[in-house]
Amino acid sequence: MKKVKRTTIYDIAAKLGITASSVSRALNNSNQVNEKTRELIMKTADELNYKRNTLASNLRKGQSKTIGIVVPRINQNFFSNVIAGIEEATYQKGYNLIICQSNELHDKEIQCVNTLINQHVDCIVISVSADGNDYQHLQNVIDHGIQLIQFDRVADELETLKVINDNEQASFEAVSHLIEGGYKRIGLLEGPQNLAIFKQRKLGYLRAFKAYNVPVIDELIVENAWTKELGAAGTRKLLNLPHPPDAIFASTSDFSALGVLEVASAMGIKVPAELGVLGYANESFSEITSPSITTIDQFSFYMGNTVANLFFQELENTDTKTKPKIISIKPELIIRASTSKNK
Amino acid sequence: MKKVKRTTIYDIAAKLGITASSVSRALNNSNQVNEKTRELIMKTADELNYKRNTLASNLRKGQSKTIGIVVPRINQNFFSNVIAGIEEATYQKGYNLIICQSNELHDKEIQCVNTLINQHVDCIVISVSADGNDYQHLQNVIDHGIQLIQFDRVADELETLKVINDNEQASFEAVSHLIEGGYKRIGLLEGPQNLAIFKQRKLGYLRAFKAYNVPVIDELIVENAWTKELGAAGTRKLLNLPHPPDAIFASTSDFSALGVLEVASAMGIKVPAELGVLGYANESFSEITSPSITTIDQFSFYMGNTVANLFFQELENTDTKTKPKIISIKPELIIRASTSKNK
DNA sequence: TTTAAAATTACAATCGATTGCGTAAAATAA
DNA sequence: TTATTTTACGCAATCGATTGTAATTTTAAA
Repeated sequence: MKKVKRTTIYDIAAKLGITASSVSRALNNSNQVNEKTRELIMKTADELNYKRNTLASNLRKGQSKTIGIVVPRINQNFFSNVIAGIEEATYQKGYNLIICQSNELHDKEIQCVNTLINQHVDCIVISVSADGNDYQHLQNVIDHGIQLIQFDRVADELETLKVINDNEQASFEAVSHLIEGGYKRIGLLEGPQNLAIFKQRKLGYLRAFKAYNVPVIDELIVENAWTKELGAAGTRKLLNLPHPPDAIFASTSDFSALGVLEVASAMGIKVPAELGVLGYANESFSEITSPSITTIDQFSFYMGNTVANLFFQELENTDTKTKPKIISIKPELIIRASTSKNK
Repeated sequence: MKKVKRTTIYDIAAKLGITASSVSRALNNSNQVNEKTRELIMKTADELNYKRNTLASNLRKGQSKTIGIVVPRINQNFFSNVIAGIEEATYQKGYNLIICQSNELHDKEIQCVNTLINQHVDCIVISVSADGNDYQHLQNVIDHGIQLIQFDRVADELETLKVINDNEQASFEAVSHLIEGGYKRIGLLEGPQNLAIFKQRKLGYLRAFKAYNVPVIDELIVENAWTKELGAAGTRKLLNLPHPPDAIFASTSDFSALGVLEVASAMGIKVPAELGVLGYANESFSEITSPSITTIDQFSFYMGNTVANLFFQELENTDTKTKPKIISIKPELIIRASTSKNK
């Protein structure tokens, strides 16, 4: 690739016999420059195919108009939707997105965050990885005066802006739906309890039992079943119990619920008649499985939007000290075939 | 958010009573600095929580170690996988990704590209939007000395690096599979023909007919059926013909194929016995529909990897003029239940 | 011990855009 | 016409890191 000399404001200035400051002012719509000169500058800039060097501009201005995003996986439906939501809201305000993925690895997450600090981003939006529970790198973000917004998977102990789902309530409603539907022995496939979201979902599950005065059966709770394979394994274990469950809440994801369906099908157990199945996240496939899976929609795109708006809101907020704001989005139970016992 | 003064190399230099140049060199592992001073500098940098200002560094060096990506939609499986593939390969070399989405709109695509040029990215990776066929903005990228790599949906007329799928061959093999499976009247749901990928898929379809000496029946070809809804509509039209097809190749996507399945189911037509169905892209849901959908895998993650490697390869290539290189990835036919007529 | 060579470090310019301050020129008021 | 206010533009410093060149110190050779 050959090196190309790009036109700068000096080139424009030289061509017109004026100073770069005037060019800069014209380009920034300052009213300190004569209308005629401005037009001339604009025309010349266009002729010379001038493009502002954002690096230089940002360096001088001490801001980058860039938002950094760190997610466990870019190519996971939930996250890519959140990103799309952020993108929609920030693009029109002239912000750029730098996206990193942590691959669920704590070390890579730290690396990502550091890179973003180096880049002088104006804000870092993060959903922490499952691995690790040391948050020094996030504290560091704050110390560098960079706005930090956590979403979905958040480190509770850090006082930052947060956008979360009300997992507890969603889980409560989901399990209530199962109980009201006539299911008696409801199993739970739970996720890593070091992540608050999974802890909350379990709490919702427990609260539903209490609300309906149904005793909790500990042997129906399976730890760490957050992939399709682990979900399937957990299901096999549950269904082979002397007293197997008549419903399973795959609280980790629809993928896990898919594992439940497959095992049930392999064992000749009918869903939803003999076994109710409930997932989480409303993945696109959940409505086309047979039977379709009752699940919980997290409004991921809207969540991204909310994150972006929160950032802009705080930007205008000139208070010396911003108090940590937490926005909770209420997920929605999507009732489908997999939990319709009585049909 | 309070303004924070970040430590610079000058702060480190001042504290140690040396010059910023030495600090810079130490930080960049230059061998022009004494081992003891280096250690001292490193220690102090750490103590002061120093983070390099990438903006300043890049401005000075005239490169940004950043790659810009423009895709129609971030939250589409294929694209987010390609991005993940690019990310994997570039991250370890210290590159950052700036991601934009064009939303399939030509104007927004132009805006995105211009933003990336402003950002002085080292490379722009793009899959063009369906809308529009003017590529001045891409020519502009080249004129600015920025490496341009097109993937999947490419503007043929522009001589750039390209990473594409061999759509024609994949399509040929897919249709051959149908013919060999005993299907006689194979319908085609085609995409917008201004995109080369869809044109190629149609060519593959036609070539298969020629290869097996089967006459092409024009009325079985439906234009512009590239969403689930349009696919369903096209299917309805096809199945209501006096002589309906006994197989449908949804060449645009699995979503379209899903539309086919639904219409067939609604009309009581059995898949695959009475109607073979073939999709494209190997979306995650395609293996869990009933019946599961025979489709074509595009190796999207690998494609992203390839794009990244191509970039690095060209980076080392010091030839004055790089010739346009085209890498074609051979997609793979994934045979599933929806095309097994004889079972 | 002297001198040449090598290793360190300092100095200063540079990347491109922005902006406070000062001044010349133009517009307005007296 | 002169005084005063606006308006428009120039000058020069600045953002933080990098790097060619010069100066200094250290090391090695004579």
